Amino acid sequence: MTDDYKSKKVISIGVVKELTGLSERQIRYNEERKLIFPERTENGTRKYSFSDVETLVKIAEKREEGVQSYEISQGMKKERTKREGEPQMRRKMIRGQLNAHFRTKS
Amino acid sequence: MTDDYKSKKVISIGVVKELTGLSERQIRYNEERKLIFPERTENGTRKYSFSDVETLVKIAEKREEGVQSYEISQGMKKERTKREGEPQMRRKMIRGQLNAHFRTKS
DNA sequence: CGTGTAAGGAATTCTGACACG
DNA sequence: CGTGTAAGGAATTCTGACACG
Repeated sequence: MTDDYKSKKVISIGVVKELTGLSERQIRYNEERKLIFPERTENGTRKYSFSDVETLVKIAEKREEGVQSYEISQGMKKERTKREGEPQMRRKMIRGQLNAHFRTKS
Repeated sequence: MTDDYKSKKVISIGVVKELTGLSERQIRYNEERKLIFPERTENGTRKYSFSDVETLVKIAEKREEGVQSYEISQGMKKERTKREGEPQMRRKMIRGQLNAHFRTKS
């Protein structure tokens, strides 16, 4: 009725695994890094929402680009600022920023 | 992306139980009577959609009124014909129709 | 008809840890 | 850092059946 299907936490990790193609280890790791927040059933089983599934896929794409957890969480904070853009260009810019970051940092 | 969150089958029977308040036996029984059609994971575990959950609740309400499985399935077929109406009156009419049905039938 | 239950098995999920790098 | 894995336990889910009515 008044439910938001997209944000309701009802999916088990096994289904999330099928939906995202990620391993359970990878899925749980994102929780460890505070990038995603599944709920728990009374006995401790994790429950995810469709929204969580989408977020997991986006995070996985970022990681493939070499972006680390901290940067990903920072990026998710600004998420609400920018909405559109050129995906291809954006990715290269992120990598560029990271390289610059490492050069000045180390 | 192109997913329909409401009709995607991803919910385990345990969560459906919590969402509907029905017992596993009751939930499975509706499948036995062909009133609901969950999918299965590779190993046989049932997976339901939010839409299925809503249907289950509606079926449960009908049964509380004394409507039997066959009548419920018939009612679901006509579902697409009528959309609105007075719930309270409609229920009484259904019961009335059933009584009439039984009188002429037996 | 609709639902409870005991029965036994198969598969899931969880945590903490060691490993590699 | 991110991920694989073996380890052992706890809880889930499944089917077929007997029961009551």
